[in-house]
Amino acid sequence: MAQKLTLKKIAQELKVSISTVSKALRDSHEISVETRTKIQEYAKQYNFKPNNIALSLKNQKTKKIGVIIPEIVHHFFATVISGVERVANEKGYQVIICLSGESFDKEVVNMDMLANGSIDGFVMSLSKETMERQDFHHLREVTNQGMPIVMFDRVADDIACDKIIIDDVEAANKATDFLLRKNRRKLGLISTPDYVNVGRLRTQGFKEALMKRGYEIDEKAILKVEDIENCGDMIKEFLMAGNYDGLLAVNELFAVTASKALQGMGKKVPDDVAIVAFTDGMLSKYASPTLTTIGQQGEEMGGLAAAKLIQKLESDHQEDETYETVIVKTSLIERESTP
Amino acid sequence: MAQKLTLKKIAQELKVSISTVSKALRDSHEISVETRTKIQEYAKQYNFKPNNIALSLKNQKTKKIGVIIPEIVHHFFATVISGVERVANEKGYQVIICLSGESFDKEVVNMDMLANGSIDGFVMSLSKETMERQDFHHLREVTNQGMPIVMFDRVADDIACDKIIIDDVEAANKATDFLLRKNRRKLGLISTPDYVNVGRLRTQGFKEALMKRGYEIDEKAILKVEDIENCGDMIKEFLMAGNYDGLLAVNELFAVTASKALQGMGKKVPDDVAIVAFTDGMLSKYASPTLTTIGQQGEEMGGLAAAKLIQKLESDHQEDETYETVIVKTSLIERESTP
DNA sequence: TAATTCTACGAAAACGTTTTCGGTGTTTTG
DNA sequence: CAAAACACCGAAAACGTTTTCGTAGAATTA
Repeated sequence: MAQKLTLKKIAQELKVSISTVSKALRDSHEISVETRTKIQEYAKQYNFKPNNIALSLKNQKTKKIGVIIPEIVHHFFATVISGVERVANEKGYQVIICLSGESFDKEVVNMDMLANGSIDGFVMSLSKETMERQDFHHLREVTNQGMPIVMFDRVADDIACDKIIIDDVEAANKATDFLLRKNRRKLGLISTPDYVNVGRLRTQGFKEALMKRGYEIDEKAILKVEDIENCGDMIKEFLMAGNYDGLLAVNELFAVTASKALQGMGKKVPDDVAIVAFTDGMLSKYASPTLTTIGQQGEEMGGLAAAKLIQKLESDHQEDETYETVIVKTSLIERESTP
Repeated sequence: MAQKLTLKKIAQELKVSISTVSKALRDSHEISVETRTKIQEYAKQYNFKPNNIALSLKNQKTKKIGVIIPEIVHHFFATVISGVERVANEKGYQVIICLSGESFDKEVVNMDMLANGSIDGFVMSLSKETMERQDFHHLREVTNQGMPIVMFDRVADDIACDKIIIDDVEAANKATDFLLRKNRRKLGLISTPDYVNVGRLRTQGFKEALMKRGYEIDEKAILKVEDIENCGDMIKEFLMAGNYDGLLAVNELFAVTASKALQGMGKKVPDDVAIVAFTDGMLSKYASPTLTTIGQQGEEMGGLAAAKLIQKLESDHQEDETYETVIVKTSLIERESTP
């Protein structure tokens, strides 16, 4: 129960001043070698470590970065965190995580809490509700105070900050093209509502690929799943209605749900229906059949976001009021769900 | 770029003292109604929020809890975090997450960093390496300083702290019994090395169930997978060697890998081989066939751990030097992998 | 009117650091 | 031998709060 050691206690114990202790521990030549070693040995023996809070207050920086994401039980977000954490730790930063749970209010509250001195900057991905409302006042408030934000994946276009995204349009384009090259002609898309920007962009890419090749776009071949919890019935219905031979899904959950539904309907994947999914997670690797996916590079995005933020934090502030949008390359990983 | 507002700036602006501002904002009757409202209105207009770091230093508490886990890209740990975060937020706490990456050194470094004032207490699950070494000096150091720890899942028996676990022995026992009741007689177990306590305990439960019914234990029917990265070959080999009609796996990854291997060998799940897995995650729900599992209640464990820790933090300290081990009930969730 | 109580506010300490500045006493320089 | 340089250390400010205590003047009481 030995209470935490402080400079003051060491000073009292060794009958010197606090400043002497501080200087000695930082190996200042202002202090005689004798006193220095005496103090250093004492500190080592009793395992002195300077108090982080005091340092934060003094230095006006916390060496912590705040991460706000919608959920952590999504593999993609978990990989992002993993990347953020890795880079942050390398550079001596720690990571505070808050979950918005896809709720606007919780996002605002969490940002407010963290912004009051707890962290030096944000890495974040917006909640669905925030995207739907298009209300970004909390982001503005933070940037106005000079606190940097790096957004990833679900970003707000008109907020001045660095962004890390994948080229969703292009990726969906490539994936669709891939299906067409496999001689699939009746393609279906399982997406999210348009206010989720990745859903919108991937839908756009899907359409562009079809148009480029001169195919007509059938809006009925595009399903927008609102409620992810019980998407099963919607997807089944959708698949019954159209006789697709190729499917693109904006996440692996939709894809595997569709795959199982199809197999339940007596169709073969990939022989009857080929499937490509976004998000290369656990499900894609272990579903039956395994899924061809577009890797979202969560780890890489997280790492880039953290690196960008820390660079901003450690540059001599504000003189580089220039913001960058990094587009992470995606790659198509072929597995069993495509021929 | 309006710099962060402080009490001092408000005081200067309104030509009063800092203490007056502080008191006014806390609605002290020491300050005249007139001055009070003037200050409050000013603070509201310019959106004043007290600096967390300063408060932490003053109050000697941070209202933050540190979570150290091996990985975040494991569904179980992600659910635990989710639970911790939920309860913590409800009680006005924030969550700092550090990943040990299954490394002892990283676990120690992270704990040291967090313990120096950054947080009020720990929620953690040990890294594999720590379990293997049985070196817990970093935990002792922390508890000696009076900082509480709540451990979950992978715990160290001889550290004095609260623990949240599931009864692994009993759960494995039940699962094995379940397979036996389904008339499976040649059972195999896919586990981890014994230094991972959950692996050891589940193995024990498996054996006990067999012995209770008078079956012999064939050590060759127990596979201990060391390297999770490429467990595929080991599992396949194991399955070829023994002609099992029932399998228990200590996590869903092993289970789904085994399931796929079996199907590759022309065997039917569950008709030829029934499978039960620990960890009720994504894979179990979406594999083909879906897996019968023992739910590990990650959310619940996380929530309990956070609640316990906060209770300890807010009780009038140290007088209750009594530690509790909570055993969370598990439940068997029947799906397609068992008849 | 004198003594007392209130009202309303400010000064200062405290939390644990780092750092600037100043001040001893000793040694070197001219 | 006086002046300058140096070695060594402590006081104090600063970071942003909260809180205890002190106190001036006004209002109340006796």
